[in-house]
Amino acid sequence: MKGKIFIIEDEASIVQLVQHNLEKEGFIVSSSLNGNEGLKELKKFEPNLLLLDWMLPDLSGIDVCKNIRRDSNFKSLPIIMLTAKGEEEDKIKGLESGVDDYITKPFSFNELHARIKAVLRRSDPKVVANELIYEDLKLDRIEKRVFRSDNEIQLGPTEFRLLEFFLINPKRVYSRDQILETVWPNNVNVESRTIDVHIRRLRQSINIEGKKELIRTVRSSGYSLI
Amino acid sequence: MKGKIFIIEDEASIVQLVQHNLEKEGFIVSSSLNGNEGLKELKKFEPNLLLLDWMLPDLSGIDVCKNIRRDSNFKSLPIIMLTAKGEEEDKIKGLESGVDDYITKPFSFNELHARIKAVLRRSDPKVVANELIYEDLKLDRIEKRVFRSDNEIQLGPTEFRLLEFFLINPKRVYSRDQILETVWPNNVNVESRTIDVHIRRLRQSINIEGKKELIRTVRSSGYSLI
DNA sequence: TCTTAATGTTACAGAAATATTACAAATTAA
DNA sequence: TTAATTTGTAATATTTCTGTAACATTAAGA
Repeated sequence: MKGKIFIIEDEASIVQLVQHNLEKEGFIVSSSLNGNEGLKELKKFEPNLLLLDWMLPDLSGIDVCKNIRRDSNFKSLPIIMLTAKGEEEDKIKGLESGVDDYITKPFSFNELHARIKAVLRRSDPKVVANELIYEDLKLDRIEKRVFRSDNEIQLGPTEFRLLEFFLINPKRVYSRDQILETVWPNNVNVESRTIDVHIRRLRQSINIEGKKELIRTVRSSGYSLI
Repeated sequence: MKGKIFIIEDEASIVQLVQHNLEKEGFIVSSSLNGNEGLKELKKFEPNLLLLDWMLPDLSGIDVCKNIRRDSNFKSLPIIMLTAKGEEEDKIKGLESGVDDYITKPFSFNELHARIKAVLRRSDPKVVANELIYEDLKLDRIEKRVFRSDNEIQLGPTEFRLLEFFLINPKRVYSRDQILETVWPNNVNVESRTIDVHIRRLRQSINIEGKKELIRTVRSSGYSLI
């Protein structure tokens, strides 16, 4: 799935054309013909990108935009604004109010598609920034959450640190001593076998629904993340 | 004007490169090669964002960071930390001491630029927005009112500031120390356990009519708004 | 195959962290 | 000033986590 796109645009012909073409490209698309309703539906739909007409019957594009940026669930939702020729003034206002890109009507679908790809690509890195990812395993250091294939996994503090440690250098094998030194607070004395128990707990937590084992035992050496 | 950016970094070549590119992008940039002086100049300059090297000749990045977060004029200044490869340990500390994002040297300017935009956009609402919204929770900073699903909720001053703080960066986990530093007036000494009690009061107030819990306890780390 | 060392598994008691409650002091409103 | 509200803390209850020991299983060489 390439992503979900929401369209707010009052010209039905444009909506139809764009929606059809985007769906053909593999996007999931939903749309609304006016601002107020659009805002509500959009928040239910949770798109990855919004195509927003600047001249709507009820709300102005700016109002829609501001509303979205105020809502913390959507404040980083990429927005491409659709503007009629000659609305240069508005373009500037648009960019100032947090729009990511704009395109002037009439536009070709190819042009729009290119912009969408660019904006989606640009907006990607911010998602990655604080996340450690390995295969279908994701650990968010800021939110302190762990996911396996998008299912959230509950970990105790030690298991969290342990997994964080493995994720920094996947595939690398660490001895029990190395693990102890890094994962446990300094000056703490714990039995080396204690690590085995925590490894077991971590394994149990992240090996959900029969997914493949992610922690490898290297006999006489230690453990590694696959 | 896109914004003002201050750089504290001791490698002159990096400063020069980044400063030049940022200025070309339309930012106003100023910089310093060491921590102590940097702190002074920064406070005069009043930037919208700080790029902070983690290994400085005089002060550590953590010290600079703490100093900034203690100063009520700058405690919400977004900070992106520049770290050398392999300083993973420090990254963790950095994120815990209130840094917004980090980037590992060497980095491309495009990468940095993307991070800057993301952080600036994320941090934008906290300066401007009168209303902070998260799911069915709404806090009006001007009218000092809080609503859950359109029902007004009465909060004491401390609970109000606490909720406001959480709403600025929902989902992010904050330690008790970070909460204390930001939510309580400077130089006030309160027991760290006191926060638990205020969390309890806040929870009790906003969890109306059996709606779902909105404050998450992250054992050994702190609390977050879901 | 047998032996042995290494690792896996389990259960549990204490420890640590957090939740809850009550109350007195401090602050604010009336 | 009195009454009402808000705050911080300490004491207690509850929950969750940790480390260890005891026993089970596995792998690899003799």
